[in-house]
Amino acid sequence: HARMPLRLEMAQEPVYVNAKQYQGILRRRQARAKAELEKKLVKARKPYLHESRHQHAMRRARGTGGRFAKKNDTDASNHEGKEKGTTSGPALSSQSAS
Amino acid sequence: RNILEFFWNQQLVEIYNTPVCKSHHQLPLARIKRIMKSDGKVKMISADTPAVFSKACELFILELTLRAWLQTEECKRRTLQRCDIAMAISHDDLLDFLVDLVPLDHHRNYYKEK
Amino acid sequence: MDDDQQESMLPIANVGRIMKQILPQTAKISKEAKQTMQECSTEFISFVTAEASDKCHKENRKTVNGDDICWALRTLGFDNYAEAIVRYLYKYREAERHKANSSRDNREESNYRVFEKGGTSQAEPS
DNA sequence: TTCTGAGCCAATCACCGCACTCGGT
DNA sequence: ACCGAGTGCGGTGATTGGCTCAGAA
Repeated sequence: HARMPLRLEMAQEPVYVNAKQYQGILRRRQARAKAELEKKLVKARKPYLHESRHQHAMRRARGTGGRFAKKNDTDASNHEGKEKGTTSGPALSSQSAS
Repeated sequence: RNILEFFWNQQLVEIYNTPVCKSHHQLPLARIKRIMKSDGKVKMISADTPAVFSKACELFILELTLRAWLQTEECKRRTLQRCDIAMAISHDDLLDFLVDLVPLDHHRNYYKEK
Repeated sequence: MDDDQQESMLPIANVGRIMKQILPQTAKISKEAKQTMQECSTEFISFVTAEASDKCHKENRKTVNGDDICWALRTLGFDNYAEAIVRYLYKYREAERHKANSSRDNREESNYRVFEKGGTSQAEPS
């Protein structure tokens, strides 16, 4: 029931928070401020996390609809194009119905 | 509300009925430990703590997602969005500790990554 | 210096999978919502850990244990979590005692063990 | 109505779990 | 004695993008 006025970072109007968490929120605030200062951390999200995994995804074989396809070995030598659906996915209707 | 009461009863029963060894950890314990260690004041961590946090975190994600989904339904949408989570946070003082991380942003969102 | 924020958070795929578990299976989740939940769950760990760590420091203890986490959860108002976790802790410790006992027995007996298919199924009703 | 953006697929490799040693209590 | 940090070594699931149409707008 008890609430505490908390000075919000960019507002002059305080927001009232759970009194049980008030001290913890303050503790975490200064902990994050310290971490951000000494680690020079910016809050930007990279488009991808690892260069190697990005390259891997880019060079992978894809079926119809841009999906990743099974590593069907590069059919260079073997004869007979006898497959159920070639490199395409098995079914055409994939996205679920309503 | 009562849907949340049902949720917690469900989780209690599930913990009670889950066979002791058959705990599939949904979250990597090493990562949880790293997050805890990122606080400089934390020195040593007992072996059971990451496992306990794995379960607690799982429950936290489930509950917050469920609360956010109630907002999604209220807006008659089928896709859970960031604003649903922000609304859920503002509606329960248990989630006040997230006020800095997820501002309600009732205003136009000018902060977007690309 | 190149410490990235994302690598010190829970993996987003795991967070997204957990989120899907309570939603109707037709539901969709935006990328922003997954990222936000990733940040929130990571903050949850840090928030509770800080409270538990503070208590340990006041009591001159170096090691944060499961009971400290339960205490911190209660202190911060997460009573539902504390109740669930205390049960989980009990089961966890009981399981670990059994594991320690069986491994000790194995070593002492130094006899042949029968390899059984499947997992260890020594479950006992509560 | 217009048109943005989430689900879908699975192969690599960063990282998780586990066994071990060492040092502290 | 016991218990956790640190290290190294396999094994493995999280990471990842192009296309399509739910569904946000």
